[in-house]
Amino acid sequence: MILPHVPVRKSSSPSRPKRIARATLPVDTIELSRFLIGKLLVARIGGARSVARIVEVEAYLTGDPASHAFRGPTKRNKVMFGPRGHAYVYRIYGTSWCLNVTSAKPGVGEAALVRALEPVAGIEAMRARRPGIADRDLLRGPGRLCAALGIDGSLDGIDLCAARSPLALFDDRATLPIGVSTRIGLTKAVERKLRFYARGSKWLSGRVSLSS
DNA sequence: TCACTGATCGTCT
DNA sequence: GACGATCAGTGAG
Repeated sequence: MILPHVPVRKSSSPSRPKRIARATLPVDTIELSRFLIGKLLVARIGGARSVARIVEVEAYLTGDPASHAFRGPTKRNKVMFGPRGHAYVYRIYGTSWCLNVTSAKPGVGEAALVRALEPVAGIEAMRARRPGIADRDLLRGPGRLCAALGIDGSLDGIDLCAARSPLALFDDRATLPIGVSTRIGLTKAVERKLRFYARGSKWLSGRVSLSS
């Protein structure tokens, strides 16, 4: 089946997707959030391999009252204070899991929340995990994408840059036009424009008007 | 497409 | 005991 997707501009010398080395990840959380747009997330979970392109990310910074790290390290958020390039996975509202990519220097609690993905490969496994859900809704929303890829709390703290990691970041040198907006679902710091998304993508979460 | 609401449970105060 | 970086279902426009 052919899936609709955003026009992707490849570089003049396209290459095989390459694992992203930690050294190439921006330390700054806003820079990292922009960097992640267009990158590939490869999940090898439960015997299934799924690949999806990151199209929507939110930044959570130091001194940000909306961030889990605002009040300092706790048992739940300790991964946010570790080295960058790791997965911070937590449960929200008792029903959903959310995936973050940690950023900044060790000791600084910052991260980028992955809010939406575009399916690239292994969509059959995603459909199997979310029977009855329309393809467009499989990866639209932080809780939905975790459910479709099989991400749960057992992956909290794993290294997204390590070889043989069940969840890893890859770069196929695609570049997407990036839009900026306010974040979604918050009750604090709602005015800060820290949501970054692939302009024109059909796979974004939130209201359509937010991404126009 | 948007607004509203209930479900659900781990975390933190 | 209150709250929450969500989701699914429903109804209105």
